[in-house]
Amino acid sequence: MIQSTRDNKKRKVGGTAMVTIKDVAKRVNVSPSTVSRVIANSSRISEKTKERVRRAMDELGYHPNLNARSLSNKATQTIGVIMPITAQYSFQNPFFPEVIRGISMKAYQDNYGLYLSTGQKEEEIFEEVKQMVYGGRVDGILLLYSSINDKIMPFLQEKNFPFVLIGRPHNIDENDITFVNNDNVKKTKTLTEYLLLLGHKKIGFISGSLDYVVTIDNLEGYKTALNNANISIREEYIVLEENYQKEIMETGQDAVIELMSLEERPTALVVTDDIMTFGVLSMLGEMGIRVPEDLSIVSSNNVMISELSSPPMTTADINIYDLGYKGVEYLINKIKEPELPEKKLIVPYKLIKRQSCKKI
Amino acid sequence: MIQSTRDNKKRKVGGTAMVTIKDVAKRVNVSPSTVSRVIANSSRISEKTKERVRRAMDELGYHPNLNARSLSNKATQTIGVIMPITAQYSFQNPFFPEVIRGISMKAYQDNYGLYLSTGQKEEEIFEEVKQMVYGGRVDGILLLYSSINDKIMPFLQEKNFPFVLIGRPHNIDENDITFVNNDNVKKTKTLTEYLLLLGHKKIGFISGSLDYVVTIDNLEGYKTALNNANISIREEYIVLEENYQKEIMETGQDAVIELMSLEERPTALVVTDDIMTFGVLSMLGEMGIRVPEDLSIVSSNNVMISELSSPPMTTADINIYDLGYKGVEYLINKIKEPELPEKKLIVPYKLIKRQSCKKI
DNA sequence: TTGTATGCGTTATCAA
DNA sequence: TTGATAACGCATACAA
Repeated sequence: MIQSTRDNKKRKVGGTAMVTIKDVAKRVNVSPSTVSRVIANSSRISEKTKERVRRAMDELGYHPNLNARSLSNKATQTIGVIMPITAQYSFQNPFFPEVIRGISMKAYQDNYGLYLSTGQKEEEIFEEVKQMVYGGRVDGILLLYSSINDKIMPFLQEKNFPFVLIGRPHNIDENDITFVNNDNVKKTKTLTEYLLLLGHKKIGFISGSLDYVVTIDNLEGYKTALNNANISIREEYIVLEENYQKEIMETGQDAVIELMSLEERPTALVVTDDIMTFGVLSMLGEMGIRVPEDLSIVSSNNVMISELSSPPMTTADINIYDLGYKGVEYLINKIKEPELPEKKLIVPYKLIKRQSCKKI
Repeated sequence: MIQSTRDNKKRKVGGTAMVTIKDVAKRVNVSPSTVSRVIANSSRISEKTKERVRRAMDELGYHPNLNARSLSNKATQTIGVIMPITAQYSFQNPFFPEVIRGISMKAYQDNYGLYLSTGQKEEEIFEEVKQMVYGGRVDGILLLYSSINDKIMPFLQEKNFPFVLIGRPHNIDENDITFVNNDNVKKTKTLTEYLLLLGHKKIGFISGSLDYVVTIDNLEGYKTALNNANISIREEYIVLEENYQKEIMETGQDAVIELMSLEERPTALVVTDDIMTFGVLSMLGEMGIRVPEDLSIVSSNNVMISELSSPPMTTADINIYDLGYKGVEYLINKIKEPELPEKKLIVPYKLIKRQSCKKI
């Protein structure tokens, strides 16, 4: 009885008690602190004892308890990754797997673990962030999206907790936060200008919700290009999806219906996401509208399967992987040197010309 | 000097010291243990003091330190999610985002966090698993893949550490582990039989590496269907991609070249992954081979964009989301009741007929 | 170069 | 119903 009670004190895996720093210490007849120093590879421990301790650790199968270490260190060596509110849907967008690929890579290289947000609503996610911060679960936070009225960034800022945004801040001075982003304004401007150059004047714009900063930027790029070309902007040519529930490709499909019902149909489309473009293409196919013969399309992101659309789509490669990789690089820097000034990085994009556009 | 030293003892966020259980205790003039009991909502604390303590927690802004709790509890309320070796590539496959969607959902509902593996090689991932287990980082592990010669499962089994496999075990008695899977043999058998029914006799098979159990099962289903139909199996009709480095759609493309170079071309193809099928379709398009007129194709997974291929592909919906959701459900059960017998769940699939097949 | 003592923030045991 | 105390496993300031 007493026995089993005492047993519960010790952490076990598979019935055998975990070996701690003390066990190792006893075995070599040194103090626990010495063992601790050996683990930290302190320069103030003789090579000889280091050797002895290390052998004992091997023999006993010692592995550090990370919770204990975190408690003492006030550091966890893990990064919190915050997915968008619409993760349930947008996770289907290859954008996120791809950022996470970049994130994983850099995190692994620098020996950081990844802790993922799981909430589905804005409020839920905010609670998770608070838990990560107050609970000491992570050393820093990587935000994978930037939306209007976001409460997370102000919170993190006020708490002075290390974080990096993938995207552009909104309602916050750019100099006050570290972020990694594309120049989406310029990107979409270029894309639109490309269409203009091909002789198109009636150009539609299909995108997601204006709650996302990226949408705001894309729209601005589109408008700027038209303005510069002295083409007046027609509100009916701009279709923005507000419904979070809708799958992203559905958005594309519905937008096409809207645009193609117009009396004066556009001859070209700027679509801000490749998956949306897949939806656009499929709907267009159903309607018997040929791309690029009847309608030209430029897209964005250059997700892996983008080249496989029919016709293969012209799109902007935004280097999603780099966004993630650099995001954690900057975050780790911030974690290690909290006092360093905020930095920003604009990751370049590249126009990938394929076969969804035609001269008019 | 001494001051700043002392300062470092206390965990801080944003310059202000974290409030601990002790601070709350002092404020209400109770002992820390009482506060702890209030947090656990122990029935042996009077409602009155509970109320007082709770108010103090609110006023002071108390949040539990999760590392301390984990240390004391020997539990972390987090699940380790192990991605495949080929994560860098396969992460691009919408399969993984979709399982993770299911995983996130259930984890959130049951208040578990997610800790992601980041390693890129078999050995790296194995090390991560050991760290998660020995380091006490997670309470259980969810394996997202099942491969031949895998060392992780035997390890977890030996350590008697809670884990659930999404997929089917190999070299391990099915009764000895808990897993969630599709009946891939039957699935591919059905798919092949569908082709057979349409009159096809020359049926090719395109898939990934036989290192993965899922490939083994798919291949068996294919062979069984042919055998039952008394059609002899031609080795040259079976194209398996062994190269991990290759993108999955590229695999599809290359396989097409191989198959279409054959003197006697197949009239139908069984492809085991929708993204691969995208590759197949694109290459076929380049070659001027029409689907389904010249060649019929069945696929598998029914990933979100599958309906957007041209032609829309006939595929098997394997309920990826459920795989993830049920996976963590079973895992949490195992964590909570380690002594319960192992369970297995076969998630149903469903044939989604679209337009990539034709009677011959 | 090493040991002692203490603290990190909780939970749990035992006593009151 | 509550409090004192020890313990979880590790790291570090200070002493030796």
